[in-house]
Amino acid sequence: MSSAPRQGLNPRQAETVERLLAAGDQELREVGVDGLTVRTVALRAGVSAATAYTYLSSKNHLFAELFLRLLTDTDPPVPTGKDAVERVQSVIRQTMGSLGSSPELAAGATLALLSTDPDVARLRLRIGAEFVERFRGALGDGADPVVLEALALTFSGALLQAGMGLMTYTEMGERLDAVVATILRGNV
Amino acid sequence: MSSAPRQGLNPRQAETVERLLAAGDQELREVGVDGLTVRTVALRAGVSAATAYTYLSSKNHLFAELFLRLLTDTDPPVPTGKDAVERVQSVIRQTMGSLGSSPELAAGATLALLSTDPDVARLRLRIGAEFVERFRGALGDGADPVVLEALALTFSGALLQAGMGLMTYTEMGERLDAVVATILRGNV
DNA sequence: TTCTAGATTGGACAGGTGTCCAGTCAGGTG
DNA sequence: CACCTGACTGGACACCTGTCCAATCTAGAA
Repeated sequence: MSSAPRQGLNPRQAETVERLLAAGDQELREVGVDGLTVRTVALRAGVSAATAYTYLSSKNHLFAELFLRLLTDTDPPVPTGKDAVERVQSVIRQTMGSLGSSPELAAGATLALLSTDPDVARLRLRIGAEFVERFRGALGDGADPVVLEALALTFSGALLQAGMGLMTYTEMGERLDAVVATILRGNV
Repeated sequence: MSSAPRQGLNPRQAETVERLLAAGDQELREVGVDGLTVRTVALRAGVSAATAYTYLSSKNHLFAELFLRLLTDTDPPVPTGKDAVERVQSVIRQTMGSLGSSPELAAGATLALLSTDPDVARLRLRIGAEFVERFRGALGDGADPVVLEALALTFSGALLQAGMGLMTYTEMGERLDAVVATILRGNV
């Protein structure tokens, strides 16, 4: 836990939020998505359940917040390779790789992000935008918006697939190599 | 409600399941995904909660079952158009169109299908296969498996997007026209 | 018609979610 | 140093999910 994207919190509140998020992260690794309850997270953070709910509107909100941090606390992926295809592939592999380092979180958050909770909806937009930016970074600024949309939809589908455990995030990243090559063929 | 894909049920049980599914469908339309509870569905079906849980392992299972029926009770889409692109586009628009006739169900089921419940996992595979078959029907039997995978991932991403209410299923269907054209370009 | 296997019931149970509120505590201000 | 505002607490609340089981129906076999 490091970056603190929360607005309008005084130092004491910020500290509480940090403790909650750190506890959530720990708890998630130890007991998994299903075993985690808001109250055990609060307990681990040394805070009452009521306090947890002042900062986290739901369990889904907790997951979404952790996921955003997982994405933004990691170094942003660097597109490498000689053409657009290789650059997009490298970005996707790097992104999948960092998600693969916290598979429980990634899987839990993927589901959580689908919640109708307004706090989650906000984060969902932020996260979606982050992915699109990564693809734009790989394709360059003149990127065809339709290509970006195709990549974004494909990627979200892939996230789900991986989240359901049929294959690891890393494996999915490799599998997407062929898919990306196909999508970009004729659209460089 | 009509088709009865359940195995090994005697007529009495089949009747009970039918009533439950019909009640679930109704309830979903009236109170929405969040308002629906297994017990109100059971009540509406004139059956006890215990009985409902005998046939439906969870609320997610109910949604998944209803979604499969929504897909398979409708006439299968007929690919029309002079080339592969148009044929795939037409299949997607028809599919999105029939989902659009029950948006609450489609949205609820899209989420439900992500559950780890084994009964849901079975239905998820069936449903995923159904979509792939539809694309294969549009592309012809020699279809490149990678293209099929790209379409499937994109389509599942699109279902989620539509399920989250940013646009209707019909609008998403139209929007996918451009995406499909882009994906297939160079891959006819 | 009587029997009986199997479907159904009601109601309790353990556990989770998210909400609420009166009361307590702590740190910066005057 | 006493004060007061805002963060935090604890515990109750309503409601949901899924599970369980002894008791009760019910339709077809004998």
